Amino acid sequence: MKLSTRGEYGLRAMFELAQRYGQGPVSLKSISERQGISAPYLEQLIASLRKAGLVRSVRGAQGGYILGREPSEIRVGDIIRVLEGPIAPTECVSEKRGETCCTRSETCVARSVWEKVRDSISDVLDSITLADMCDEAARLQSGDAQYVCNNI
Amino acid sequence: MKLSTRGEYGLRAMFELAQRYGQGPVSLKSISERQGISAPYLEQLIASLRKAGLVRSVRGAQGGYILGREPSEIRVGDIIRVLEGPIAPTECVSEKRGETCCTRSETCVARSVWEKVRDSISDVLDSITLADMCDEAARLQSGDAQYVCNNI
DNA sequence: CCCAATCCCAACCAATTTCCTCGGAATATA
DNA sequence: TATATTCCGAGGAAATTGGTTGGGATTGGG
Repeated sequence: MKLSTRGEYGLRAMFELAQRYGQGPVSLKSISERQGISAPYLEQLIASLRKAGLVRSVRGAQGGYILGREPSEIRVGDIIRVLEGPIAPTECVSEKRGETCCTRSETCVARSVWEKVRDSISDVLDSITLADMCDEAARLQSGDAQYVCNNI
Repeated sequence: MKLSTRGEYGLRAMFELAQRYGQGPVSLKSISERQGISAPYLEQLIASLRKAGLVRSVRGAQGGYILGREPSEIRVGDIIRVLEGPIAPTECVSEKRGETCCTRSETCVARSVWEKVRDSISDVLDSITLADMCDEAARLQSGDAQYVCNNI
């Protein structure tokens, strides 16, 4: 029931880009240093995100990466789906599928459990954008610890 | 973001035991045949469930397995935690921990995302018992397809 | 009382996935 | 041109997954 480091690192990297959005390209090196992630490994993750359009790249000296669209238009779920594949606790309820994988399919009660789990995960991930995360970070940094986040 | 087959098979096996609850011990062989799961592999899973008290065993001929308590007293979350470990999308928000794993800990915004995911998964899994699953199976088998489950 | 059915246990193993590393080519800036 | 950077593909060690194998312990039935 765990994410791999792909999703974990990927979200942190995207959050980093969101926080510096509008300040020009951010180099891989600076992301990897600030987030403590191996640069060559992170490079692979960002390559996936770039192919999916969530990130744009600027090559050459002073180059780097920029979010593909506004932080408010990038949901955590978008990032996770790119890096971890379709959200699904089991194969038989994968978000992406045409094949009904298991023969029990329609009458399988376990399956309906996994559907509920899948939907609850999707709901959470799709309700949070990078902009939301930046807002929360700003609040935390301003020392406003009592503030309870209720925008979700 | 996937469960291993341990959780998947384990829930199906426990559901099988729930459906035959009160009819004496159910042999490993019959569970594995009805659910299409390798018997020796399933044996390992049931061993874990037995050590956790979710299942009782009866040795010898005509022996088998019986639920450790009433189906209504066994939540899906109980089963998944035994077979898959504590529910957590990432290590840093594991249900079981005293060690704060990552140094960013308190101010990490990504972490609060994972906490929300963890809680939503737990809520779903802990709101469904084996008895609920049996009820739903009964409805499905009675052909009452229009019925919409709203007990969760 | 023996035998077959059944659970119990520990070790082993192949395939896959994870989490990287390495080396170099392409591209842009100063 | 020298340097900073992204882009790309290959390789690889370690862990995990999803089992298998073989044998021992326990019990009901003939």
